[in-house]
Amino acid sequence: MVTMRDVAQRAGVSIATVSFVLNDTKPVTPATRAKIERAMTELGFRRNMVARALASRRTRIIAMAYPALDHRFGFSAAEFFTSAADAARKQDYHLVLWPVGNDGAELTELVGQSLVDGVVLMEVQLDDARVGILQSIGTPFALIGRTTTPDGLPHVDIDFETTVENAVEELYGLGHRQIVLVAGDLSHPSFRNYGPYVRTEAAYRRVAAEYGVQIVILESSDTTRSGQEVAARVMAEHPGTTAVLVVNEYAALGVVSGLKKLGHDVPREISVLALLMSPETARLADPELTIMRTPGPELGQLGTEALIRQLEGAEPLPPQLVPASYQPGGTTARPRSG
Amino acid sequence: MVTMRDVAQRAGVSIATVSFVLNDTKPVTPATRAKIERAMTELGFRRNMVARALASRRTRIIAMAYPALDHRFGFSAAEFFTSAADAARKQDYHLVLWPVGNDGAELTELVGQSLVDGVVLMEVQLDDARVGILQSIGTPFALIGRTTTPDGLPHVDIDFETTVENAVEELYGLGHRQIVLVAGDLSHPSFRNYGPYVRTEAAYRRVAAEYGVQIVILESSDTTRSGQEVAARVMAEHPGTTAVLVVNEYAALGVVSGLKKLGHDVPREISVLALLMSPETARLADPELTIMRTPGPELGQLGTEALIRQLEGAEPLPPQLVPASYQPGGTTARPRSG
DNA sequence: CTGAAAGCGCTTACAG
DNA sequence: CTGAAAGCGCTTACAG
Repeated sequence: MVTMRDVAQRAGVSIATVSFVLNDTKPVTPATRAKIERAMTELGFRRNMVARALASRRTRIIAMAYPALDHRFGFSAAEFFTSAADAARKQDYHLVLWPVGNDGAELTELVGQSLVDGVVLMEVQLDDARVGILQSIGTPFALIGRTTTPDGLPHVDIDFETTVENAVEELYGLGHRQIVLVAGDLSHPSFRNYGPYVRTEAAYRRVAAEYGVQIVILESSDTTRSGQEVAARVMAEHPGTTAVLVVNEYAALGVVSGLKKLGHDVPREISVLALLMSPETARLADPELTIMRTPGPELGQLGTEALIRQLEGAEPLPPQLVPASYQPGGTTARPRSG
Repeated sequence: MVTMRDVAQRAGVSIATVSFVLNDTKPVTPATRAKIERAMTELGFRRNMVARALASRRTRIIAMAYPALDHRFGFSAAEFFTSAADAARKQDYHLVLWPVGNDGAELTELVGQSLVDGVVLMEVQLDDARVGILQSIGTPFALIGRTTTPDGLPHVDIDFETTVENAVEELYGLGHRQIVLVAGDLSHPSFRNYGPYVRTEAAYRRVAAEYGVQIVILESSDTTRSGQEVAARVMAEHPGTTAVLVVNEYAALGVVSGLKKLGHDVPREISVLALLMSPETARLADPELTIMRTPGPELGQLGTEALIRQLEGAEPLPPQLVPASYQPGGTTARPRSG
């Protein structure tokens, strides 16, 4: 292994000076710099990250803590993760993925190893034990999602309010007046505190009232089967329905296939709009789903940047709420009698 | 931060002895051990992984290099990754994900940082530049997938031969005699060298010949749309077909929906069997797909273990080929005129 | 602008 | 079985 000592020797300088040009941390004469840079390329020097970490007390590694909920790690999680990894790489950081429990025990253990400079918390619960733990340990962190009272905590999240508003506006604009919400399964104990479910439902209630649309909410877990079942219930219990908003991705696929199976024409007879979905998933439906596209890439990047800014002592990024963006597909249209 | 020095002082021993009990690397009197352990818990000591890494020249971090192909990072990749992360954690290693290019340039750069002890290579191409690079650098690695001549390289992969054999046997046993293969898009430049596509096609040719089944191969890229299109072609060009084997996951979903759309009854009129699929994806089809389940979790684990064994200097794991396992669903049945 | 030296928190021969 | 000491490859005051 070629070390800084080798480089320094070859360039005829001290290792301190090598370090200065490497990190651009002190002014160095162009001539000296050139000598050192030549020595580095000639020797094929690559700086040892571990030694740097130990000396500087900064590993330049950050962790993304992903709770192993009942939730699958699918397209959406992958989007968050890969965009976060990219953002980290661009700033010369590494990202490690920590699939840890929600109670924070494993997280404490891992953070204690002093391996990472900070943590990006995914799937933050409204009341999340991990937040208090990181605060008490003093580990820098950023949230993707937010607790009930996120003020003062660096966080980014989906702007559920705006997303639902825009979704309802879109459907209302098409002429729909009976717009049902297929919400997440808030009655399931694991999800009682799940922000996206809680917030989309609340937003729907508010926006529906505002538009004078009757509030009809059915729950569905995030499976195609459950979506199919709820589709049947929608048509049986609320026959006047002309449009359905669906929170869960795979439930939305099921709602579409379920409606078709029952002989309903999507979108001519009934429109389906997915509230939080990735384009990849949208393409699995036939017709391709009209969606509010989950801003996974944006949030992964913003969350990572928020954390890195803290680590670098830069101006903190203000909390950001990013709405899902409307992406037209084939499952929405004017209602027949609109 | 509580260091080994603090522990040693409190226990009245040297830091060497603390290290010995911590790593269980030399015999220590029960009494001494007890003193040290008490001191550690009293002080809340956690060993600093970075210092350990520098001193021991082993970081206990391994990387999973995932090439950013045209491929998406979906369920399957997630399965590989999370099972690998779990396997690593169980052996007290960390796993980092490196989304790197296929040419090996970024990989070289990252490996040069001495951050990881070894690399698990995902999506290995039949002729993969990364393999030669890692060999020349001398970084330990394990392959998930394999090159054309993987002998001597530690690797694990899907047993495509057995998978296709079992799939054909299953269909043949049901009475099918006209079994079409919807292969991957080998004609696409990116995938000419893609092992799973090449190997499944070769295996189908061999097995079909063996069973006296006419060899019919159509290509499809891994999208639902492409699957739908190919379904139409199958029925138009090979009307006697009673069963379809599909290599690509999302193409398989498209084949099912495409057939239904054309008015064909799945499985009564035609059976569909997905050759490499995750159960999550299977559930998205209606009826749920009959699949050969991709052994993602097994391979992620085995690949990681193969690497860790090398790192620990243990008996190397022999290369392992794991077949996809048959998982019944609703898309296969006896042919009508069987 | 450059260098000598201490130190980051561990591991590991070596000696006893 | 235990300890004193060197060393892993860097960074960073401190001095000049």
